[in-house]
Amino acid sequence: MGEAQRRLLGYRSALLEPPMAVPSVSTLLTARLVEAVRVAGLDGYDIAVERLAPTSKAGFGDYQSNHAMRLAKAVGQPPRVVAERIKQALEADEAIARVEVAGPGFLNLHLKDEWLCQRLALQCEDPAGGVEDSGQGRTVVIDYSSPNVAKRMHIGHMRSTIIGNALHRLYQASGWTVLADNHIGDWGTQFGMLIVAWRRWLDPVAFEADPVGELERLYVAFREAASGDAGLEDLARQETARLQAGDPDNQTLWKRFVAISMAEFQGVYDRLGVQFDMTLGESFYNPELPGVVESLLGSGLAEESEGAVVVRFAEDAAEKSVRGRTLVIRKQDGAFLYGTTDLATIEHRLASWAPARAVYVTDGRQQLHFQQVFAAWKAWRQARGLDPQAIELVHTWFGTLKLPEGMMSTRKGNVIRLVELLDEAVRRARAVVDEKSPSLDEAERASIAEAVGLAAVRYSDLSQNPQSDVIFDWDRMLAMDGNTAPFLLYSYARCRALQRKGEVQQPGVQALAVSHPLEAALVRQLLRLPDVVAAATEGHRPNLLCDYLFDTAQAFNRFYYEQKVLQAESEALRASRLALVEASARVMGRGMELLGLRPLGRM
RNA sequence: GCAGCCAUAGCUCAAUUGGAUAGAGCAUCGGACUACGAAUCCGAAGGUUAGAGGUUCGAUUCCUCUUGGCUGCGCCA
Repeated sequence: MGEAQRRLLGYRSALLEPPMAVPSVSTLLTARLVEAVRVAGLDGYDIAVERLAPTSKAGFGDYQSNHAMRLAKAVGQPPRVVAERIKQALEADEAIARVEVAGPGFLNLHLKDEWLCQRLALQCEDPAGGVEDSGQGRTVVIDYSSPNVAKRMHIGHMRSTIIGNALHRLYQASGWTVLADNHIGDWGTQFGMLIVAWRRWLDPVAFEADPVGELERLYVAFREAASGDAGLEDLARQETARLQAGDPDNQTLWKRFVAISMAEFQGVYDRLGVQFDMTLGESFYNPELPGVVESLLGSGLAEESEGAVVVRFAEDAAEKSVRGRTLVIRKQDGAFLYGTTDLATIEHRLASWAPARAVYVTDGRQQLHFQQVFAAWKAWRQARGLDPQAIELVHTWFGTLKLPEGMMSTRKGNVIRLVELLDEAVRRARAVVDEKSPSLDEAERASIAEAVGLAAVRYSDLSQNPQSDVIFDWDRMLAMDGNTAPFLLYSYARCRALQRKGEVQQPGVQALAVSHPLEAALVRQLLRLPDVVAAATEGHRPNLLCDYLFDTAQAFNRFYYEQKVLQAESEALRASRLALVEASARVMGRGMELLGLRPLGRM
């Protein structure tokens, strides 16, 4: 079966099966294109039917197809002739006002306003907001945030937390069963150091005031002391070994460190609206690690080398970046590494939940590591006679966040704490709220500032391509003008303000109609939400949704500026424009929620 | 040395993954409020998409090379 037919069947079944209550405009039009190609007698060629997309320019109609140009060579006819044949078969459609063949063979579809308004009403009344549930029946594990115990979260943890959480929300919206796992760093040699430092240098008063801050200070103090005293390192190793052997005193201390740290993390998560389904840190997998190494040794994939156990990748390995490299899974001293843990983690996830996919949201510097782990795991599965494709492993990495002076380092102490960043954001938002909305009472202004400030931080991170590096800059991170979260929030609040002022009891979208080009543009823009969410989810790119929401807010503001809503020229116009306001609010509100921004009725 | 990522307006970034005349924000300049919220809107100016080849109807996007930058590469995570 060719790709075209596969896709064709996919679209057809998608239209017939009940779970997808409201197909998007592009889904409907693509299905109609497939049908038109068939009617025109042009099917049967093994050419993928590309999804119809909005045109790049308003003058080219509403949606365009480039299919004729792809088909031309296979058919052996000029693209414009092919386009004409498809056009004939397409024009009878109830949704389509007219079709134009343009340029080398573009099919430009002009759609009927009435039909689009009907689609928008259906989209808005759909509980899912018209977002197609393409993940229905599938489970995805999303591994994100993953801070280290005994350290306060700094801005280096921000991207994984914010991007990971946006992906979490996007996957849920697309119908996936999502299991969010916070794979915290709660195990390893640093605990021996901390235990030594705790017993020697703990400042109980400082600990009382800021527990995790004191743990951090102890860690730094240890590093400093150890640089002039090799004996300390040995001591730390002994304590780590004791901890791992189950020594009760060390276990108690370790558990305390973990609990204290989790409480601190939770404060940040609560503010950011981040929730995990589970927090299975490195320590959780500890009992499995000897078995992992034994199994890899037994299957011949791992070997001993210089006292350690390593997996070597062949020079002709399928994954180019892994060729000739080695992954150490047990150190000379018998300790395991995080690669070992990652292998055990995949096994555990597969055995427990059988997810179709696992997504790791980390810094791009870990690319090689994950490629090695994934390759090793697949080889290991194969060696055991198991399906190496049982789970789709995806490392969705993001660019490094750097300070202008260079890399951040806990050891050097040049970190900006996440809490500081959030507080500063709220402070700056508060100044703007006080200036713009002095009439609101103190409590409401505080609440608005919290939402606006946090939204600004979040949006500044989400609104660019995740994979580009970021140089940290206060003013940029906390900007409140232009393409920022406050602009989106403001646009949404305007909708709600109109409804308050108009005393609209139950805002609805049934009266939707178009009476002006700006309204036509807004309706079309609002209808794109489902496709954008799908693209942002599959591409792991929340910035696509940010771009879309910014465009949507601009389209709304243009409409708002130009058209009277409450004082419309007639009752019918007032009703249709109020419906358009409600539709805008629903689309913008839903989009913001998918990014983790809390829409405000007033600001 | 090997591998990965990147180079687009003065600055920060987009470009529906190969589509039509490369778009936004900020900054600059010029306009629009006795107000359905100006945290807004309209306009101007700003480009050889690092460079050179190639693939094809069509390239910012794919391939090769060059230049320049970031990152990673056996016992940290």
